[in-house]
Amino acid sequence: MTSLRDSSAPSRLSVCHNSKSSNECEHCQARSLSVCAALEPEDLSRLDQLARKICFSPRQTMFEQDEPSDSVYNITGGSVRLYKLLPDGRRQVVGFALCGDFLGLSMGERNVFSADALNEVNVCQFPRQVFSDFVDAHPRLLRRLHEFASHELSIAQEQLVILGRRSAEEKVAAFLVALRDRQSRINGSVHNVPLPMTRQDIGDFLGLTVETVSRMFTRLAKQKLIVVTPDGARLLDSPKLEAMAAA
Amino acid sequence: MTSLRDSSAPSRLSVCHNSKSSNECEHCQARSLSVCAALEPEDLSRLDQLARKICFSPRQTMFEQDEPSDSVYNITGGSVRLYKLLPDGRRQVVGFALCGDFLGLSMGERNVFSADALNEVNVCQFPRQVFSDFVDAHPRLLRRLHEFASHELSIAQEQLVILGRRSAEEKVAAFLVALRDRQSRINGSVHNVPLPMTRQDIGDFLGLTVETVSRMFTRLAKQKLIVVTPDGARLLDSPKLEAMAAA
DNA sequence: CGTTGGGTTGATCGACCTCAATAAAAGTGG
DNA sequence: CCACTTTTATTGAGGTCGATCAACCCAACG
Repeated sequence: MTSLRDSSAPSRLSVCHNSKSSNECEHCQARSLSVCAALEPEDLSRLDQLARKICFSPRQTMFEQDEPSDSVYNITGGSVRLYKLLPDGRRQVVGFALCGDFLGLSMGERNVFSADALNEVNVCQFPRQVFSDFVDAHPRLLRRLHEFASHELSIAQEQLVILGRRSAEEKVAAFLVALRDRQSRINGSVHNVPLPMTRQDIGDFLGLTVETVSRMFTRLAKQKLIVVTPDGARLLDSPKLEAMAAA
Repeated sequence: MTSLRDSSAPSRLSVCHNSKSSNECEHCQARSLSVCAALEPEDLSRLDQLARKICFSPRQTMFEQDEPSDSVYNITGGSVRLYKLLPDGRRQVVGFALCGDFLGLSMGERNVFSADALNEVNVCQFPRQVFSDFVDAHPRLLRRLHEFASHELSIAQEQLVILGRRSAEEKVAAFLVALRDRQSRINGSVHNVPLPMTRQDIGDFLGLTVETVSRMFTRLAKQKLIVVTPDGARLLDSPKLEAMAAA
């Protein structure tokens, strides 16, 4: 089991290029995808003033399980792994957050999982209480958050099916297809799926070991269903992969 | 794989004892546990007028996956299994709904899973659109629904850990402990955990076969951690079981 | 260079599945 | 009430998929 705790990075926040504090939401590629889409321009501008645009570097921890959750985050770029650690060191990755995703849906007192940046991650950070008050004043935003939570719940239940009832090969196929679908919501249709996470991360997400994940990648490659690239995978035969993943 | 589709029961709804249409919410044992708790007496009374109090008999299907979701439900008594079917007949139980639970959190167009009554189940049924309109007029109820959805999401993520990272024995121990905790929220502290679902249901929930579930029950019994009763299990050594289940 | 972290591949092992038999329980009709 | 079927639960024997253990490769980096 890898340690995952980065011994460096005592300072959690590092501003990358926080050029102007003015409303950049207009140019934000995450806007239409994220919770912000529920807001009219004037409210969006108000929300924008509450946001700290910050940036996490690769392998940096955004927050940790069981810590008080002082902030919520709207991801405007990059990928994040979300995971739970067990007392014995076992780890379960509960999901990967991409551009447009919102962290802090539950708005509970404490984080129920930890989050690490996988690559350079840009976020709008909001103090939890400030955001909560803003939500109370904007029922449409609350509705949108509820839709997001419901959607997350569906995703999690799909993942239950994958973890509970599928073979290693099917798990990996389902993982690739699902990630491609999420990517295509952001970038438009893609065949080349970037995989910013390690095999270990994928294994901890799918309930498999690194070795098995690696074997399944090569097995899918031998069947000409994918090509493994240094930073991801190209899906050659989506129909067959989807059939494997079929829910 | 059992068929699960009950050939009988073409009529979905059977009223059990719909005595008075007046507000019985005051005596409802689910009230403080369920979404209703968000409402003031006058609003509660309004909501009550929108409810159809109906009853499902054991093994009756409440609704099916992919069907248009015309209704949402507040469970006031009994237990329900929620599950997804795969094309090849495999089944994943995504959860069990108990007294106080709400079905229809996502309020999407179609059901994302099927639901069967395990025993006699009492519900308040609401037309989806009517309920949705009521929610729009009562942000506090929306907030409560969001809390429920967030809680469900946490439960699902805990289940991901159980499915992904735990042995058969740990899975069954975790299942029993979790069910006891949920029961005790309803009834107060209990050691005798009723199990209205079959071993098959438990297996389909935990990603195990019936045989393995059965073996784990007898193994836990041999370790004097539980006693298997005809309609459930008595937890003899909660601390040890909780240690097994420890997240 | 040596070191370190991530990835792949092979050999072996074991937890859980599969298949099969039996038992117990619950419904069904006479 | 008793035969009869059907469903559910338990137990055993054997097989398999994925875990474990181990070696090796490769790229990044000091």
